[in-house]
Amino acid sequence: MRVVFMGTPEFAVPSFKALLEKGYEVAALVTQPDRPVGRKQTLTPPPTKLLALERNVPVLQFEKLRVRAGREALEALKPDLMVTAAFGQILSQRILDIPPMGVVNVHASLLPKYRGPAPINWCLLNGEKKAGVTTMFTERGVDTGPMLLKAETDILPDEDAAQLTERLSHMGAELLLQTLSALEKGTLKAVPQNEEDASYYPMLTRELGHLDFHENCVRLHDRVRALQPWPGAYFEREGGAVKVFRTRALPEKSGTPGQVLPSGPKDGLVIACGRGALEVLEMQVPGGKRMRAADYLRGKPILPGTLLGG
RNA sequence: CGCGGGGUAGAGCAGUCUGGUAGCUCGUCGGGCUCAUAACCCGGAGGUCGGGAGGUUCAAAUCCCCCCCCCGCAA
Repeated sequence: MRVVFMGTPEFAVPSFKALLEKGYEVAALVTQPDRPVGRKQTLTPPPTKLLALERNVPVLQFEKLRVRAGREALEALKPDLMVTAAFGQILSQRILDIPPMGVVNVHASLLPKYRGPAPINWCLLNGEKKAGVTTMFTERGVDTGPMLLKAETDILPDEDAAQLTERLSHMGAELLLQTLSALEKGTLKAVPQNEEDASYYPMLTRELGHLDFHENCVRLHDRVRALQPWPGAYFEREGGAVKVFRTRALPEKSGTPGQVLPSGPKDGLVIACGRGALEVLEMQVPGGKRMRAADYLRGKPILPGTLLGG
C-alpha cells in the first residue's frame, strides 16, 4: 500500500516512524515549511522532516498545500492512502479526494470531545482525568470525520502536557497501525461522531498562561501542567512575568489569595489561592534562568505576606 | 544591526553608580548540644569575580574597548 504521510511536530514522529518500520511504502512526507526559531531566528526543519531525510523519504513542503502546485504534486504520487497527524493545515476537498482509500487522521483526543489544534492542553486545562487518541477519516470539517479506533489512558497526577503528548504520540502510532491493518482487512467500520457530545477548542494563546490566584489551587496546578512546554504559565510581579514550570497543589493550606505563605528551606514558593495554596517548585524570573524555586529564594527571599499576581 | 536582562565558591544572590585584593543564604566537611531533627551552637574547606599576558590607574569584580555564552520580550 502506497501512503503519503502528512505531519509536522514531534507528536507525528512515532506515527511516521511506525509506518516506515511496518514496511508501508511511504511515497513522501508532506510537512510545513522550515520556520525561523528562537532569538537567532534560525531556519529550523520540523521533526518529521529530519526523520524523512534520515530514511530517504522525499519531502514536500508547501506554505499552502491547497494551491495548484501542491495538489498536483500529491496527485503525481498516486497514493492509495494519506495519513495525517498534527499536520497543521486544513485539507481541501480536492486533496481529500486524491487517495482512493481516503485520508486517515490521528487525533490526540477522545473524539468527539476536544476537536481542534490543541486537544491535549485543553484536556489538562479542564482537569480531565482521562485522555486518549482517536483515528478517523478526515473530511471537510475540522476533526469531524467518522471515527475508526480509539485508545484511552488515565492522566497521571502530575503529568504535564509535554509528557502526556509524548505518551499519546506513541499510543497514536500503535493505534494507527491497528487501524490501517483493520482497514486493509476490511474489518473496520467508521462510526460517525455524535455532534451532541462534540466540543471544539481553539489554538493556545499566551494569555492562557496567566495564573489568577483567586482560583482553586488544583485548577492552577492543572493550568501549569496544561501549558507545558508552550506557552507556559506565569504570574505578574514588579519587573515582569515570573514563569512557572512545575507546581504542587496544597489544598489543606489557606490564606489571602496571592499572598506568600511561610515555607521551609527546602520548599518552593508557597502562594495562597482562592482555595488551598500552590507551591511553585520550578520557576524563572525575567532575565534569569529556569531553576528550583527553593534555590531562587535562597538568593532572593520573598517574605511571607508579600502579595503576588494580580 | 529588533528591544531588554545577566555571567562573582557546589547552588542562588549582594557588591559595580560613589575603584582600595570578596560578602550573604544554602549546601559541604569536622566538632558540640539533643531521645531526636530539615532545629540550634562552634570551626573549616572552597572563588584566576565569563574571556582578552587589552586600555586607564599607585590600585579594577568595580571605569573604557573587543569577544564568547545564557535568558526574557518581540517575531
